[in-house]
Amino acid sequence: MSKINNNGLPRLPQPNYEYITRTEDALRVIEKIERYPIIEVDTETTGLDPLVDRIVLLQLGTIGKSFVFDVRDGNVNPIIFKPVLESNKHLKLLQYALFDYKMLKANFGIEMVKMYCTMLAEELSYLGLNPKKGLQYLVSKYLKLYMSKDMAPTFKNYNQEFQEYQLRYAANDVSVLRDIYNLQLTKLRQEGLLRVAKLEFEFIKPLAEMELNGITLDVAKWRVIVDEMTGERDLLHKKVSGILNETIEQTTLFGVSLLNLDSPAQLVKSLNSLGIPLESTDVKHLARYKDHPAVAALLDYRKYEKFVTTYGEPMINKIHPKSGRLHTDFKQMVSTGRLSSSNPNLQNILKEQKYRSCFVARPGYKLITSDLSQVELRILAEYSKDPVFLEAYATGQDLHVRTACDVFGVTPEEIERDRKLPDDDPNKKDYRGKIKAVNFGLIYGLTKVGLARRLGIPESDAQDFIDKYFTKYRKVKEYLDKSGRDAIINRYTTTISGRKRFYRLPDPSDPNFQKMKGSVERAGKNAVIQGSCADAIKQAMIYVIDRIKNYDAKLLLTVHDEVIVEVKEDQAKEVVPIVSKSMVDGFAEFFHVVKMEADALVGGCWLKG
DNA sequence: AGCGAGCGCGCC
DNA sequence: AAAGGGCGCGCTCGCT
Repeated sequence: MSKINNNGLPRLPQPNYEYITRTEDALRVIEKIERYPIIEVDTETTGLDPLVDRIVLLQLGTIGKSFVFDVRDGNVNPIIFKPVLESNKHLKLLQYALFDYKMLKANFGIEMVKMYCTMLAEELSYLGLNPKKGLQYLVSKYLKLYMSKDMAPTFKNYNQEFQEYQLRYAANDVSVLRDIYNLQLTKLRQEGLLRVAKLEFEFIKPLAEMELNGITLDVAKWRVIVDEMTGERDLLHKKVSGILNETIEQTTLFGVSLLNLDSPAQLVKSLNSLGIPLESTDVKHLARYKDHPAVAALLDYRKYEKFVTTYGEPMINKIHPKSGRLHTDFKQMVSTGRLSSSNPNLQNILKEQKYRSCFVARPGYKLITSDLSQVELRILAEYSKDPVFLEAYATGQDLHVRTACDVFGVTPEEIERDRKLPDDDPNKKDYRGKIKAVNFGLIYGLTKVGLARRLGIPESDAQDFIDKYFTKYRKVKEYLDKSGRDAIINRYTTTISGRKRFYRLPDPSDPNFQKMKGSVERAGKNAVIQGSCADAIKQAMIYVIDRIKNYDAKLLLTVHDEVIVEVKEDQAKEVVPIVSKSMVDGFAEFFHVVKMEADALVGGCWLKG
């Protein structure tokens, strides 16, 4: 009898499975499984932390049957799965392969290869649209079956005797993967996503390595900064509240401030009554009144407060008790294809050397920091084929200097002379700053408003500047215009690897249509460049992992155009060129005209490029 | 008490 | 008239 649930879908049928607890039985099963080119894989664990939690069940599936192996101590010896899982002969299907990869690596030292992840495939097929990607959803979508989560069993207790409902649940997790795979594959092929899918599946390993490896925070050093900043923060808090409370009696009660400096709403009120006509308290607005002592102190306070609350102690609290290191969680792809990092976010660490110096190599090791040089502008050069851009990179010129010379009609020497003038010098033209704002803005979908705001000039001047720029670099303009147009026409953009990002746009009759259209055009221009950069660095990291495997070296971290590798001190010299070469090769895998350059710095800590 | 939108801000 | 791309996190504040 097939029960019907609320979704109107029949329940998943009972799985055909076998429960195996002895190594010799498992060996016989593996012999059979090995003949299949495609194997479904899953694990059940006591928790989600690969450094702490343990695998209790390993499930392998073939067509029509699931095998549930009890891999706890005293049952099946997990090492017997190493040859199959590390073999290139079989494709392994998994849902959220990253998790199982990390568990298998941390628990048993198994490094799975040739994986297909149903979750990543689903994300790739609908990138930008925030698709649902849980197994329950995929089963309902592709198998038209309802996978109940009501009775989701727990495997938290390592020493329990497993009940049938637990084993069935475990068996189901692999039994559904084949049909999902087949249907997803059709979609991936239709959308031209096979190449980027291969890239992402190969990238699972580097990503897992980074999350498992973690990075050392020099706590003593960090804490000195935190304490210093906290003290400073408190002083500034007093100072600001002092000024603001003096003028606003109502906010003071028995000398205790009732004004919350962290509340933008309260701040606006308070500052307004001081005669400062602000509607917003962000830095941009506040900066206009920085001559006022309260505003100056408030801006100062914000800096310290940001550090203390966002970085400070929270960073120390996230050090893993077992490894003593910080292990970030990466999302493998967000809308453009970039990674994101959380818990802690290690991709927004303050870039000043003082802070980065607290991220250190373990004793006896060094950190190699390598980044792709001006990767986004190089990508723009190759896509647009603008002769000046191409020539600048072919001959090793600084593109900022070259474009500044063209647009302002001055010599490189003049630009350099101007750059050295102090900011408040009335003769300073700030050629380099201005041109950088434009070059940088190109990547984000430059507008006159954005440029005017950034440079603090009237919008008409900004427009003139942009016009002048695009007269010089017609091909850049043509490329960017087309890129934006394509986003609107197709409702998607495509990166160099074939990665698509999809966009929703309302009906043209929608009152917000024009606004949304502009936003999609800008996002589209950026997504091709940003996403292609992600493609290149992911390929680079795949090379890094592969090429350093015979060294005492580990990939630790990436920040969009930068990678960090930890290497045994006496091997650093050898590994440095391997890392920078991998960066260059990752880019060259996709871009065949413009050359990449990658520097690599070595030190006891994270060095800024 | 907990959730989540909005603000503000760190990074590339 | 309004308008730069992509993230995550800590805070407030209103809602439930």
